[in-house]
Amino acid sequence: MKNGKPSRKERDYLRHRQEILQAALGLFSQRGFHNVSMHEIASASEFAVGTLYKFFPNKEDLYRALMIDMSNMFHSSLMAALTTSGDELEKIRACVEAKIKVFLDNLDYIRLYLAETRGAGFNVKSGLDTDIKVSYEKFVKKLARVFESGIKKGLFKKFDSYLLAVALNSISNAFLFQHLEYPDAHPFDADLIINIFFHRVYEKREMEKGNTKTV
Amino acid sequence: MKNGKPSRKERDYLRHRQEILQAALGLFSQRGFHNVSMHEIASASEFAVGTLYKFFPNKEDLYRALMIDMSNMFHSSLMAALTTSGDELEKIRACVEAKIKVFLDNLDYIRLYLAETRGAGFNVKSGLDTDIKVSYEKFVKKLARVFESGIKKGLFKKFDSYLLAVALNSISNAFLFQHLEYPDAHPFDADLIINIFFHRVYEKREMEKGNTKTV
DNA sequence: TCATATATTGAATTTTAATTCATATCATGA
DNA sequence: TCATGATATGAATTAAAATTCAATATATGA
Repeated sequence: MKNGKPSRKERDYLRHRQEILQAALGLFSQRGFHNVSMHEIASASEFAVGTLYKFFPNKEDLYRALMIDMSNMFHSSLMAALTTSGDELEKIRACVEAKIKVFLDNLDYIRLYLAETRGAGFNVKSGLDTDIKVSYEKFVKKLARVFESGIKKGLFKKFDSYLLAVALNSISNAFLFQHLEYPDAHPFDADLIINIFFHRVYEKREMEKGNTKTV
Repeated sequence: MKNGKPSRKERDYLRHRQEILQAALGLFSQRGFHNVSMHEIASASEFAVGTLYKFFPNKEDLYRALMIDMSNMFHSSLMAALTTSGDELEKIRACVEAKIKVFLDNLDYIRLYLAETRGAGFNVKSGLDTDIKVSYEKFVKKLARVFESGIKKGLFKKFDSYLLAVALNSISNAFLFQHLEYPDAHPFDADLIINIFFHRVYEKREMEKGNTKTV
């Protein structure tokens, strides 16, 4: 490395590592941690089994590395979106949009990611749940703070801000998962999520519209 | 069996089977299918490994039996709740209440159930996802029909009724899961879920209240 | 070109857990 | 009480994968 640019060797190393992770991702996301063998990962990545062990000390660590990469990618996108300029509703909209985008761009990741964040995360003995859940928690809390400040401004109704964050998250995850399983069945987008979620939670808009009858 | 009452033998058999399933449930729900061995299930249930194989042809089938039991129990509760007399909102409220109750009464089940319905369900090679997801689908569709009829009556806003069902479900699951992980952090109940979800989706109530300022 | 270091290989080993089955125990009723 | 069939047992077997490591190939630079 020599402080500046990485050497060719280093680039190769990193690229190979990445190739292994990509191959593993494809397999894991299709069949899950326990139904994929190191030999399969080896042949999918066009390395020998032994080589995998030069990059990762064992299968769990390989999986963990994969999940942590992904988790970082996801969360930096979402966190960034929450820092968008604009009022609370705009931040939240940006966040939902970012999530949809990053999900659709990384379909393979999603099953695994959802399995680890929404489900029980039984795959890896320890550490992973912790790591990923911690950063997931951070995100939810940041989202909750946005709700909180929206509530203070009288923009949103007074619900527990953390639960609002959980709720919004769960709806968008559910729709995205739905889309993942049955891509053509029920089209959705950020607006739909925002509409279902906010109409009536978003107090200001209520007031602007007054009591227009919509039946 | 002799058509009427089951013999003692049969009762014993069923009881033993149930004991095995209970022991397995405790372990699976804590560590997941792949991190629990038949020997552990054997000693937890106070039988020998060989005996387990008298009751279930193999580990997968044991798990499958467990999950199908649970799934039936859950779904019969929820389906029943949706058949409550009353208008659409009442049916839905009854359903959310039933879900909370059945979840809280079966905490062990939940992790597994959520893992199979919400997550990716990588545990069992085939069959299970199908079975459980099919009955989950049936439930969601029934819930969707309730939304649909509420929409027709002008009781709810015009959103895709299936997605509304998915959304409501995902919120209640998320809150319940939250509760499961951190029991004391954020108390919730059916009312809260209904409120977050319906205020503004539930058009009628809006009209009743008019444009009362709530800020 | 050659010596040395570095990276890759995959057959062999080890580990782990599922499954089997000959043997032992128990319950029933003749 | 004993014979018989039904149940239960757990050591032994088998199967599947993870992991190791001596041997091989490849790259580097003197």
